[in-house]
Amino acid sequence: MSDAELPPAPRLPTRETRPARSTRERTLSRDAILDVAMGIVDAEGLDALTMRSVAHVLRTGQASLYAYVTSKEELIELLIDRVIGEIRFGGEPDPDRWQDQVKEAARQIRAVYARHGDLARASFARVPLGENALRGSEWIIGVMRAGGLPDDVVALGVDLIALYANAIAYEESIYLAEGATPEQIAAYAEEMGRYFAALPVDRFPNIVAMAGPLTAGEGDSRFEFGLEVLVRGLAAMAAG
Amino acid sequence: MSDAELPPAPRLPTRETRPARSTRERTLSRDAILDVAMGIVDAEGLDALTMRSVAHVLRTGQASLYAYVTSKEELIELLIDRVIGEIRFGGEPDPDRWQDQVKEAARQIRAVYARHGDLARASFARVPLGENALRGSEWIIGVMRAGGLPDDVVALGVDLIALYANAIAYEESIYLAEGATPEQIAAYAEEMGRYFAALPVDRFPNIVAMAGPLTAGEGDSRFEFGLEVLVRGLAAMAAG
DNA sequence: TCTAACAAGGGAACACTGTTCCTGTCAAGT
DNA sequence: ACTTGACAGGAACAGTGTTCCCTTGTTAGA
Repeated sequence: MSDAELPPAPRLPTRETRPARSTRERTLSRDAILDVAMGIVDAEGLDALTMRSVAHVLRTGQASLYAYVTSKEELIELLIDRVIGEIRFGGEPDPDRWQDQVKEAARQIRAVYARHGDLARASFARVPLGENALRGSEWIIGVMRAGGLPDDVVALGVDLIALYANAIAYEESIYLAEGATPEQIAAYAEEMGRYFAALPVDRFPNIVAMAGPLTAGEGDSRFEFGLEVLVRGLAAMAAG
Repeated sequence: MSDAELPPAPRLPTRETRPARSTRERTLSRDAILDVAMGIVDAEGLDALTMRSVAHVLRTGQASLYAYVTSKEELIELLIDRVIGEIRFGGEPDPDRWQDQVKEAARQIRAVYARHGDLARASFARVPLGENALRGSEWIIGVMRAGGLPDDVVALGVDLIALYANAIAYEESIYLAEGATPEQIAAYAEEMGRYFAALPVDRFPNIVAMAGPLTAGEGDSRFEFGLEVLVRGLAAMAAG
């Protein structure tokens, strides 16, 4: 679409709807829809989230959902902010521990997405501007500033950390959410290792030599490594 | 899908198909399909890439495409490897310049995706194991090893750099590929700045204070900042 | 009390997707 | 000259998000 405009203004949604028809018992609401949608994503993944599947669980037709949610796009955005809202950011910013606190925030982002299927892959495409996302940014920025990082480093740094946590969550969600057990993932890594080792040595000498290390680290250590790199890099940037 | 297995073995595809029917002029082939598909992605974006749209340009039916490509999934993978193949990696690894060389590789990845609509968003979900991707990995690993980084740092580092370049390319492709002009993006950033500045100061003191820096940097400087952070962080990891 | 207005609910249809079935067709091999 | 077999592609299938528009329960007004 070439006439697509960038989103006009970030709204904090407040639309309220009263139940009208129902002889009680049947109360459709935005929250009910979100609950069901979240359940579907958790249990079956993002691909299973269709307007039909949501409507079916609520024993209604798809059309009814559009009274509470303007599009599937909006529904997903609401889900994302809800998930971000689950994050519990630590206490007061501590100038001596900004590195640990930043890491902890990133860990929380990763963890919270890990609990919700492959929702992370949807979050990646959207700039999270919901209430909860703002709260999170506010906290991380506070931590970095308290740590004495210059404002321009903080501005780009918070963006970078968020990008990293999201990207990792996205990548990991691809395998995890669609039925791949940890065993399968380990087996896949092993197979990759053998594949690398078996490549033609003359063309891929380094990959062959590194077949081991390349397929060694599992998820956690990989994530922590990147975190450490980022934090050390940010510290170096602050130093000049 | 819970019975979905991880991809079995990474194949370097070599299926060859000879033209049979044609009275010349009408020669369907895998390459012709890829050319057309690439053209569609470049011009109209990934969403416009449909088996129907490809078939239409080739003046044929969708079904015919499946003789050369087993699925749309495979078609996209082939496109991605083709794009990665456009990257020209620099010359010999230079021990004194590994940081610059790694940066340059990342820049190339970003640049090449920027030339091809929002294809980056598809690449993100897949582990690129095509011939060309391997060549790229081989080169970057060589550079890092020549630079004296320990093997475990190299292994995770190359992964991290690739993740970063891909993630940035993905993010940027979202806006760029769907008709948003640089002016619109700048306008959007400005609007964001005003939005941040107008937030309630008591709840978001840091965001309000940082409204300027947060929405300041445009694409290039943002990308370069992250690159610098990563490279410095990797250097620090190597130091211990 | 009866009625009119309203708004939520939802069935059905629309336009689209990726994929497969199955028949027609043409070029080469015998 | 005739069979063979791979390519081509129309049509159909099972999905998707979204919209149209009629039904129906509730409420306000006469």
